[in-house]
Amino acid sequence: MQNSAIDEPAALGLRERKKRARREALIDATHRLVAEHGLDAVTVDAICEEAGVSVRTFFNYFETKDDAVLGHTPWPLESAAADVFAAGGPTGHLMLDLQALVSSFLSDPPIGRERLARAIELAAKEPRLVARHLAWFEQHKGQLSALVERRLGQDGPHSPEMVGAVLLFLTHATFLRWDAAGGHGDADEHLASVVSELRSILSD
Amino acid sequence: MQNSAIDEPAALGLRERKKRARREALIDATHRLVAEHGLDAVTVDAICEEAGVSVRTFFNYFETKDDAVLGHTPWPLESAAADVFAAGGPTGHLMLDLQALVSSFLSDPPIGRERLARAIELAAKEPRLVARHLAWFEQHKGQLSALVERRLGQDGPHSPEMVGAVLLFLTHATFLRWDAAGGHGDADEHLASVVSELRSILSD
DNA sequence: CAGAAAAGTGCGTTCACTGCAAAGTTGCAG
DNA sequence: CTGCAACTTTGCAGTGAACGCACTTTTCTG
Repeated sequence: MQNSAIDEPAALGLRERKKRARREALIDATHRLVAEHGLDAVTVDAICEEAGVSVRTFFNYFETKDDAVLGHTPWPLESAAADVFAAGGPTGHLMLDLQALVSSFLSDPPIGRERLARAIELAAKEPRLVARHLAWFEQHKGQLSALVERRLGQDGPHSPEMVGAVLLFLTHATFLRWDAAGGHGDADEHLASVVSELRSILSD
Repeated sequence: MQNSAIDEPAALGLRERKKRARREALIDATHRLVAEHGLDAVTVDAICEEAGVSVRTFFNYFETKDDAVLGHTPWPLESAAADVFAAGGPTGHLMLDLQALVSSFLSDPPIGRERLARAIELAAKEPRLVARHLAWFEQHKGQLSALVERRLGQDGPHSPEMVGAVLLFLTHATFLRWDAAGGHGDADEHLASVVSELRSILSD
């Protein structure tokens, strides 16, 4: 409502800008209240009052209350990076390209860094949120497997599902490690350390 | 109510036997109805009527409706196998012992094979159930990490969380593969194939 | 068989979430 | 700048999950 102009280049219409501002306002309101009272003590009604929006509208933006904390948004899987991966790039080595893909996911988060950090902080205290986050991941596993299959075909040595699962695992583990490190630094380093630790465990 | 005598050696009291019979009756009733009408079209009321039990009782057995489909029960983590693992056994090689542990989980399912198979079958059609199952896994991740830490200490080369995550991954992946194979055969073979495929992906 | 412990049940309540149709906004063409 | 089409927001009424509580029934123990 107030300073949305500094966020977006205004290349988008008023409608779209308002929509985003509202989504963010709802996420912020949810974060404020949940941080203060805890997830279960906060009703959707309260969130909507805080954000100045009707309850019905809330559910036009998020499927569940938990999603508002996590800022869940449709998965940006139609990215350029995904196409590159499907086409066999960027390096041609499966494992390296998987890492590039994970890296692209992590470097382009669906909500801003600070909001993301706050969401993780809250999730650490509310196990249900972690579960929901995982469930959201899982929902897109099909798409992920399909992406992998676009690259490998279904007759290769690896099953697309397994590769997809690895992709998910790496993304999640790196994500956690990045957060454990205080949310600083590049996701890539953490990813590399996750991969090497995984290798080391498997060959022990 | 009817043939519970053949299931249990009656070493347990009547109370315990009835409890188990009821839990199973509830799971079966849920399976029947959900298979026929779909998860969302089945109310807890309907399940309870089918099973001849009050709604309030239903929620004494399961936290949520979804849990009744999945037959979720407290995690049997206090098993002998867990203790052996924590003590550094059975072989002393981390990866082999992890596999032994996964194997012990899988060979001692919390509900009977047929019920389990039916649960998976339903879960394949109802994404929410997969999500819930994962969430349930996740809930026990802390315990799992603690178990790993009992064995490794917190100053080893591997973080207990990562090893715990691997444990979860293997269990889940093997589980799916076992089911994909029609629920036949030994879990161990599937586990071995999962591990080897994982290694192969990581070193590609 | 009596009293303790545990399990089952009925009732009332809260609250997440949905469908629908009316009212308000924004985009666009003339 | 006007009016229509497309999109959004909102109120309302309803469904159903899940929980707390007090009460009855069942099982266990001595």
